[in-house]
Amino acid sequence: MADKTICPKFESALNILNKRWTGLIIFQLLEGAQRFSTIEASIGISGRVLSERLKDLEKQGIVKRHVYDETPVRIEYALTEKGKALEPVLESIQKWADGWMEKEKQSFV
Amino acid sequence: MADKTICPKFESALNILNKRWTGLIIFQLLEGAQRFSTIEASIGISGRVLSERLKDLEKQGIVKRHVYDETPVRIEYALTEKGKALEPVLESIQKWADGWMEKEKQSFV
DNA sequence: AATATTAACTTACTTTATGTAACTAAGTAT
DNA sequence: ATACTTAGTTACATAAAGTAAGTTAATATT
Repeated sequence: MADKTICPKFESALNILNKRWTGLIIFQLLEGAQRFSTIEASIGISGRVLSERLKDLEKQGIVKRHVYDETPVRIEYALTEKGKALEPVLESIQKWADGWMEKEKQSFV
Repeated sequence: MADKTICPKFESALNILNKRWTGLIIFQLLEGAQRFSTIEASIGISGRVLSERLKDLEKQGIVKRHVYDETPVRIEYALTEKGKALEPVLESIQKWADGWMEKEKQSFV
């Protein structure tokens, strides 16, 4: 219901980062490959949604899933090149946050 | 339930951009002040949520609301300095999208 | 005078997304 | 045979977003 003149690639990109938790997941993985439970604990996401997000990100070619047949099984998630290419985006967010976010805790109600 | 070592400002910033529609609203306003119905139509957001988002963004000091007492009343929403400072963020997303998003329509199911 | 128009919302209700907690599967170790 | 560990999945509850109709205020039209 709109004659959007917005670049569809841009919109798609926003639709990825838009989703809750996606930014933090990628931020974590920028430090290197990590396993499910580590990501889960470090950003406080629920397993249900993390599972969902990782599948989405894999489908988008942003994350790659590696299975190590140890015992118990070890599975690591790592950024692809496409995923690593998001680092400047997160950096620019960090820069903005440093410059403009106050320290007072606001809860965005 | 996590010992997050993540910068709280960064997290707060992500929590803003994380929310559905926020990125597109700011993108629209980067072109200049716009009224409610214009934003609504241009990005395809529902009035209910747009109203909610604009209030949030105003509370965050990212958007300013200007009332022009014409008839019918004209109200314009414009970015503050803090809001305009998000331009590099959106630019970096655009850059990533140009370099890495395929044209095939994927629906992120 | 009564009705209609317009912008900017709001309200009530439905659908979708996320949170919570318990459960499953595979591969050992006890 | 039972227990332990990781990586999930399932069923159910709550929160967020979508939809469509209604509200308010200031005219403009009939």
